[in-house]
Amino acid sequence: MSEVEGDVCDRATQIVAAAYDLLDEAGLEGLTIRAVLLRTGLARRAFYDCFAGKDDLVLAVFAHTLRLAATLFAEQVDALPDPMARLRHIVTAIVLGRGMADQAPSEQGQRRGAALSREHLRLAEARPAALQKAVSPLIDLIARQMSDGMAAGQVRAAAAPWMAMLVYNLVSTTVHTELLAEEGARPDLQRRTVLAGDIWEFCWRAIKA
Amino acid sequence: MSEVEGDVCDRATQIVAAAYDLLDEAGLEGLTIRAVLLRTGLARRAFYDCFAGKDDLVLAVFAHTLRLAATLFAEQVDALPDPMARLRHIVTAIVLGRGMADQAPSEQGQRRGAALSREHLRLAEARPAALQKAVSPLIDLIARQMSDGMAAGQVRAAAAPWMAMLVYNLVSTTVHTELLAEEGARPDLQRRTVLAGDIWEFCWRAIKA
DNA sequence: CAGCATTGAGAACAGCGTTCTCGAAACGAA
DNA sequence: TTCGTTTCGAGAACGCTGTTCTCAATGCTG
Repeated sequence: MSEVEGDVCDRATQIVAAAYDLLDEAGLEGLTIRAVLLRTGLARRAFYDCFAGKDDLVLAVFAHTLRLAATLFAEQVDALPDPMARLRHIVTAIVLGRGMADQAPSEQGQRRGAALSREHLRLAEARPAALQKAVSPLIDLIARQMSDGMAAGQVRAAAAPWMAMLVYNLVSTTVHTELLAEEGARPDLQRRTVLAGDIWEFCWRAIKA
Repeated sequence: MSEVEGDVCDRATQIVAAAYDLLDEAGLEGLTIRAVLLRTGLARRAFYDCFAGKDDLVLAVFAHTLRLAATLFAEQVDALPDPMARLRHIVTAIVLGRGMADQAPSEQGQRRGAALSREHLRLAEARPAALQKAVSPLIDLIARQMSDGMAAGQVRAAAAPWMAMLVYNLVSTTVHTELLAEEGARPDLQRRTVLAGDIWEFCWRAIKA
């Protein structure tokens, strides 16, 4: 253990970071074990010492991304007055690609988000428990606002986690279907803004008291 | 051309049928070119004469399934009195797995539906136009009910195709996420029924006038 | 019948995720 | 120090995928 940097085994972190970048640069097709190893300089074996397989890696990226987004959103909505405004902010932010580590709604973040959305259903089938755990930070945040909204009489009484999942699924899949369907490469902020507005109106009507 | 059955080139149909069955039996993982060829007895080359690649095949299955479902739903809703009841019927039927060629909400149909949902985002990225065309029968049917509903004052004024897509995306992804997350193998009709009810309530509130 | 386009059977290729082998390096004990 | 053991990096290998290519058999046309 004479490495100049690195603790016990932050190779997992290192690998996740590489996967993160690869996803940004080339989407799901660009995320291969070999590419990750090439980028990190690690050996094949090191990877399988840290992760049980590719699914584990994708799950880790999933968890990392959503934990980050949830943390960011949680801070941002603190300033907002009521639960409904907070929900609105979260939904809008997801559509606009906020919540990514790097400031703007980058094309990269969009690619990663799309890739993760694409993996969502597969992982739901292959590793339901792990996926649920990975997504929970954001879902829980949304559910919490739902509950608060119910207490405040803004949101209709219903199962908060259930509605949170509905909203998250709707937003996640719709935004990526819509944005990727347009061959226009770069963000197009205006289009995204009306998209965010429309999606939010749909959700708002669905959940309001 | 001395085949006992078969017209000019219904091999495409034959291949799609085989793919259809494979999807039912083993999900996306079971759908491989080799398996299709084995099942149909066709040669490798015959496949690539009919389809440009695997994407084309999946797209064809997509189109076939949704065209069938749309036709079925269109007949079923004819008897219903108002647009909102028709929309309700369609949404509920999708969740319950009606609209499959074979009567009941079979586990097979669920597998195929899940597989197609999983491919949705990938095809949206890789072949947006073709996917749009494949999904259009069902989306259009929903959109038509939306328009009728607007004319009748039951549905809020908005872009009907847009809301139809939102509803379809929500229903499609949610039902499969939910159903596949539960490791319980067979249908569980009761659970599906409350699922259908909840999803419909969400959609109904989102679109009602 | 001769020539030619079509097509079936399957080998071959490139890529993937995953596993295995093997030799070098690192470490602890005598 | 020296030996034995353990760890681990480098990469070959395996089985699978989608796709392309080769080649000979087949059937149609002149």
